[in-house]
Amino acid sequence: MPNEKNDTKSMSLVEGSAIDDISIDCVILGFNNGTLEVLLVQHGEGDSKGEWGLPGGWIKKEESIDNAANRLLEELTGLDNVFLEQLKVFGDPKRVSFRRVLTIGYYALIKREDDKLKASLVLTDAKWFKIKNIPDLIFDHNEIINYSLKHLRNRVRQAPIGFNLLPEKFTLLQLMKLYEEILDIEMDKSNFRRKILHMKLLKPLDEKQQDVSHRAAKLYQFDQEIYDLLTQKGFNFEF
Amino acid sequence: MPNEKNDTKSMSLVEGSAIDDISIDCVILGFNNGTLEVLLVQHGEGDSKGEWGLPGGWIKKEESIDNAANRLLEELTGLDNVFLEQLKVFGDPKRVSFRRVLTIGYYALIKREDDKLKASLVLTDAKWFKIKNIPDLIFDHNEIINYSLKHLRNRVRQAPIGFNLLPEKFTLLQLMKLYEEILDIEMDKSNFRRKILHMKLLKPLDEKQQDVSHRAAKLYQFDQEIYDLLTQKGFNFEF
DNA sequence: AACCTTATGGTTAATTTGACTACAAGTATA
DNA sequence: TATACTTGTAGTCAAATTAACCATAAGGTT
Repeated sequence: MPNEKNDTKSMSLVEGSAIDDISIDCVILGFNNGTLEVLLVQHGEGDSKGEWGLPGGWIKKEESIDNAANRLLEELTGLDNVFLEQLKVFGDPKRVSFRRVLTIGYYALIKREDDKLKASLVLTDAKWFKIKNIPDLIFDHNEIINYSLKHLRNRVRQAPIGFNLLPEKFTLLQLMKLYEEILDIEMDKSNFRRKILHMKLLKPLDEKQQDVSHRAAKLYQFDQEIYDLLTQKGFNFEF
Repeated sequence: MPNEKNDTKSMSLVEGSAIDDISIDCVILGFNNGTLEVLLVQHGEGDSKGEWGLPGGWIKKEESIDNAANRLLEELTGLDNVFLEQLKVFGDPKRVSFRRVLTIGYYALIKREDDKLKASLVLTDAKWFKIKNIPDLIFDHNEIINYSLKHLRNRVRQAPIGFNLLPEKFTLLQLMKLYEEILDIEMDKSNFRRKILHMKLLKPLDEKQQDVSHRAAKLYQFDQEIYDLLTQKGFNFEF
């Protein structure tokens, strides 16, 4: 809140911030078949009818913006308890024509194989697009996606959030492939394995992969409790 | 921008996002005498008159939010071309009473010894507060400051932005003390020196400290051009 | 001259990294 | 059944990096 000393006392919307409206847009990311994908929806009204864009919506009177983002995400995907973080506000005056609309960007990391998700998506016209093959979107939505990817690449090195894109139980190679895809680099199987196991962050399970046409790999699980314990002791996730 | 298919067609402010107003608040950080400080101002009107808070203001119709933040910063400090980045939006419904006001948080890193700054500040009632000694502020401004510090601690490890808090010419020990203060850790002089010099990021000058009561240290300068060249070649700043 | 304080340059062992090699455990195919 | 093929898992080794030191230099102060 500004120091109003030098300003008009109690500002109405029009005189004050000169913003017509503020929305929320969410970059929903999933990992499928070794590629990162984003969930887009078709715009329903106005000039841009039929064009693709990020799913989004409006903030209600009594809810926090984080709650609003969570609600919108659940309305579309049927999922709750999802990894969801705010990116920032996008506020170019020309991002929407005729009106001054800001949007708060969020990004979510979700598990593609969730049944609730699948059930929810058949009801809508939402569609997954490969990250490397995204069409021209409405407004500044391409910019928002690009920003979210840049942000993700930083974040994934500093905090164990990649797991949110994988099934509950995963192999080390799946995890590595995820990192390779997000960071757009190649890694060494053996060295990756050594590094991640050395962190003692993953819970090894007594299970193996099923139905693969080669030697089945051991399954691991990310355990938030283990992570919290480690960080309390001063452990710092870094990749 | 939301997909409006399931929503009211053209939303007015009240029916749409239900947000009364949106402001900008800026965490201005400086480094003085080995301690990190933040610049606060006294609130002028209303219930919270006399209480301290972050400097802030409103966005104008035709300017981008980054421009708005820069303008507000210059109005207060007289400085332009300052390191200034958006943090995120703070949007708790109860952060301001009676009205629903969001605020976009920014943080700036500035050089305390700048003459323009000094001249500007004598005209206002702004005051520097040590980071470890900040009073209760209006609204959620303590939260915004805490967030900015957490953010800074991450950012300063990944990008060479610390220099923005130091004079143009500085010694390696000054730089180390800055890192120690920001990250709240102790470092080894010798190892720090080796690491930072090894990056070949700093331009060694033919000058030394003046007026110190001990052996004068060599002065260095951060050179954006060198940095850009290095990053082009794939160099990645990490601390 | 003796004594501070900080600057600067090294040493060394421990740890981490990157590039590889080798072999194990399965499936698929001949 | 034998062989090839694919992926999993373990280990080696040299190079690079880090952490913890030590030593000396270069000024000022007493």
